[in-house]
Amino acid sequence: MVKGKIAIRKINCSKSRQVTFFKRRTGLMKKAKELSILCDAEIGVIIFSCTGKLYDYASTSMKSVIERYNKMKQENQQQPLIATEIQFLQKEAESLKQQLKCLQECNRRLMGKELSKLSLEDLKQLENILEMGLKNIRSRKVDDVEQENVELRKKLRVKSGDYIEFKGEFSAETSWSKEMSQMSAQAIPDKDDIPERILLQLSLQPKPYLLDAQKIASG
Amino acid sequence: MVKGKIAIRKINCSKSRQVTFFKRRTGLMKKAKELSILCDAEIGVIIFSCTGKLYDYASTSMKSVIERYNKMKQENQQQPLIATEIQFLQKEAESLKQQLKCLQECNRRLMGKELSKLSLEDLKQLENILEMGLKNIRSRKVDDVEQENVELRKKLRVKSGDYIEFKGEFSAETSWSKEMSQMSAQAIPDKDDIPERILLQLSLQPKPYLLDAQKIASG
DNA sequence: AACTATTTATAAGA
DNA sequence: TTCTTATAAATAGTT
Repeated sequence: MVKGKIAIRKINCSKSRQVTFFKRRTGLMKKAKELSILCDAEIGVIIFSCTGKLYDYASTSMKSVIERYNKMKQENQQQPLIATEIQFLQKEAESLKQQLKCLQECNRRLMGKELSKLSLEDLKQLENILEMGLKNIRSRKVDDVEQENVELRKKLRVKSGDYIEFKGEFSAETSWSKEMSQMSAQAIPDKDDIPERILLQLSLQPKPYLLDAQKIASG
Repeated sequence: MVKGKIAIRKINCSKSRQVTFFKRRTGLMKKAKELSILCDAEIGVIIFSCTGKLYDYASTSMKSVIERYNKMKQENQQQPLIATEIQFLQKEAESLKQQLKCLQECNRRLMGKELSKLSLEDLKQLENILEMGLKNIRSRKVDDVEQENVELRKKLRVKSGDYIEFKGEFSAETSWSKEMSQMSAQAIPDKDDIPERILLQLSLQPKPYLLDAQKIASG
């Protein structure tokens, strides 16, 4: 064979394979770079030598190139997609954020805010929902008070038919209602530095309420 | 400049950029293939043209190349606890799900459901919130009706002082309130086949309401 | 898409 | 790896 030309097949001599690898790898990277500049293309080149060493070039960043590649491949496959774990999770997060946004909107409307886009019919529906809800809540409140009365009567050893009147004021401060408003108003966060605290406060420890039953019982 | 030599900078002429892109892309792919064969290397090349079209070559498969690349990059980062993209996204999704759960809980409570964990004080707060909300909604309803009256008076060429009485029933069917209930009740989904539809219906096109103003005007 | 004058890449040797 | 040199290969500008 004439000097300067070789057949394209694996070079057996390890030494010259190594030399050729260096020369051609360098050349390939150079060509890639030139092409990206000349033609304004986004290019990524990944090379693993036969010994496993990694060499790479990316005109932008490899992350960007690979993400763009995966995205495009996904689009071309109209099918259910061989989504990578990352793509799947990204879509999931996107979806969850949208759902959050919806729920926040619902929530604000349930609290009588952000009504401007609602038609009169919608307002009427909303009013009905709230009225029904209020009914439930009031009924629960009455149940609670009655149950409390039962407990108190027990403590006071009062016969069950007797009537006791309440005059106390309930404490107006609950962290729950405040948090709820914030929850509905806040922007959907990109980072995950929020929820546990709020979840805790929303999940509501049972608090002592009304009067202190012990005190009543003891005096 | 002598024929055959160009400066490595973006080719302005779109036509020659396109031609050069074709030639050099072909050349680059050929070089990549030759290198992989000669030196037994695993190679992947990804090229996006400036028009966004994808061209790629992989000596094995792009999936294999990218996976090997990611694996190696991960190993090289000695910091084992720097969250990978996947871990980050998993945490994000987890967080968003928790937030969704919270909001759903809020939502159900605002609709007078799932009250069992609430104390009497909480119930009172909730009642206040709903009453305030109802006030807003009713006030908006009145505004809407008054605005409608103004519009209708214009159509009828009635003097602005005159009074017109409404007797029509509003349609009781709105998809919005139904969807809202479903939204709050449904389990948090793992897949992403839900939100766009619901978002759309929650985002509410303004609907014609009350009576048809045209009809009134024309007869 | 094909041609051709040149530049560029690179195989072999050092 | 790096340099040198002969040669092959790539390609810019043109047809």
